[in-house]
Amino acid sequence: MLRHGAIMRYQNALLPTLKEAPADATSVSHRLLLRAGYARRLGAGIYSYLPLGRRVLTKIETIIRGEMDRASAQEVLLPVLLPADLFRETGRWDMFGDTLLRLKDRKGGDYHLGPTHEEVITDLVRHEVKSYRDLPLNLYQIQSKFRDEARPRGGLLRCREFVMKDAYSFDVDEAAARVSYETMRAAYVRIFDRLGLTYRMVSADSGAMGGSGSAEFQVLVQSGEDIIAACTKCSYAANLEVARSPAGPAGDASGTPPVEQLSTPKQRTIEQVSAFLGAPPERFLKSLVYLVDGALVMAVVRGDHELNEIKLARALGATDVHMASAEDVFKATGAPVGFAGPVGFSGKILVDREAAAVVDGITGANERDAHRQHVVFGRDYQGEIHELRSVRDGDVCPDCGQPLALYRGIEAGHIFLLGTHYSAKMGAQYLSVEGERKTIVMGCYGIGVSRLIATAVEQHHDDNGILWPMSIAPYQVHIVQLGSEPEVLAEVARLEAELTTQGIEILIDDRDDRPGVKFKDADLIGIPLRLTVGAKSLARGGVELKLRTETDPKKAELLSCAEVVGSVVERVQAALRG
RNA sequence: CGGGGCGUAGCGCAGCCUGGUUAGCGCACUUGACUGGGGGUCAAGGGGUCGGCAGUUCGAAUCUGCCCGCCCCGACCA
Repeated sequence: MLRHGAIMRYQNALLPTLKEAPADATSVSHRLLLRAGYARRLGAGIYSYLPLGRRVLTKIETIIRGEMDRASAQEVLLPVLLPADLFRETGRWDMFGDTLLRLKDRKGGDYHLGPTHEEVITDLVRHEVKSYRDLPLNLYQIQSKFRDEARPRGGLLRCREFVMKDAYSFDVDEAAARVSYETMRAAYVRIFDRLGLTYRMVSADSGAMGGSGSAEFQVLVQSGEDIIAACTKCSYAANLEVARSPAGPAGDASGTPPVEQLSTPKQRTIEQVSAFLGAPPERFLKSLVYLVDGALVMAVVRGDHELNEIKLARALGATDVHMASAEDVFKATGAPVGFAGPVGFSGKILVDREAAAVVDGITGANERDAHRQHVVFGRDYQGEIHELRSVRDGDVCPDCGQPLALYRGIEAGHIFLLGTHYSAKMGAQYLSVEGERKTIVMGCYGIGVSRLIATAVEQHHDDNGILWPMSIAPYQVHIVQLGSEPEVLAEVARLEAELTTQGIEILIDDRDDRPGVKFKDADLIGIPLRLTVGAKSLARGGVELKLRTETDPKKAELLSCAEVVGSVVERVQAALRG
């Protein structure tokens, strides 16, 4: 049984379009969502969803609910207003810092608005789950989250209040938890496929969430904040944070002459010294001084490579890693920035695998205006070898050896195997078959629902407006009614009745406005199919159908009144099947 | 949080430097006429605590101080 399709007549709608976007809106999605009347800003990172925006949000939520339910997850709704006790229990009351939106109640008690709900759900489960018979369990909710971001940006891309789907799995052991994780991974693939977005599932840094595994769902857009490396051949894809660089070939340094000092006045950068000496950047040992948890450390990568600070932090088991100041560099090396080198450096040295393989290196002499050549790892300097550099475009895939390509993306989903990080701290246990108390093993799974709206627009737009994928378009068909002749009104009424009976969702522009205005608004709003009904089209024998993806207005297709409903229904259904 | 910028009608802006009629322009809005297939034309209108407070001055959108808000770059981001 088909559900009756939703319908909105423009004359009754709150659908305020703008010719010009507010000057402070800079990202494409922000400008278009404001211009096309989907959202309005109330404060920094705080937005109202207008009717069209609410519909897109609902569409995305419906897809997510369908796939969550199919994966046997159950929907709950946890509170947003949270007493401080739970976050204190896991230490996150302090760890979250200023990002946590805190408030006090009338008695002076500490509260906060929920930024994520691991503690709350774990609290629920530790009270209600007693036995292995109660497991596995997967609970999810779709709800507003609050994070007092230092810098909200990009309109709906990064908000202080935003809609998130968060799911949490509870299992008897690691193996069972991995099954739950895989089930959710598959559900996420189905969700992102159905959303009509181009994305990659990438392995990522599990960061402070703890746990043993994590994958991000990155929607590929030029304006994305994240960089991911994806294989052009196989399925390998990873956030640049963790993308593995290839191991270089081992070199033979037996014929390398002894170290020799060179005068390089005022030549600081690799580029300058490389040009000055006529030596390629690959021969250089780029030596960077870092302050790691208060200690000075030197990191050495090849001159044509970039150091990856996350890899450096991981190699040292450190959390706080940043470049040393110019004064600290001088203190550590005895030379100004630009002349640091590992030879003779007294502090700890970490060397990238490929830098260690350089058989005839050039590096700073730890002396003003001087470099050294014929430097060899192991002979002239020592250090721990690690993988320290970032992957470059064109590097070979660590899995299959084919070239990697770099993309920009927006993180729209993230799944984690949490292990017992929260359940152990909070005492979420169950009684096993053997009657032993055991700690529940968890996973958590997020999707930025409101962020997805902006992400979809970032990926699907042209100069005239939005191009929604059918699955999340606020309506499927935009009927432009031109004129108010009786035969026009009659045809629009017929289309309205027959299309909605077939479950099609339609927006009817019944305003008494000029055609140009209506066409411009239709393009801006971005509904995938447009039907134009006017005296002219009827005189030519029917109704015009134009796809939003077709920018040439002349490419509209004339359909007879008899065939138009069938054709539209077929196209909508085909698009939804993907 | 560091750096930069902005705040004048719903939106986009001018005016400020060099203080002085009733604060102006375009779009949008209201009314009327003409018009009618890619943001029309003409006419007549309505809409402003010039972000706030304090100060200087005979007089402040304009000068000074403090505060608030917003945007961008960076740091941060479960």
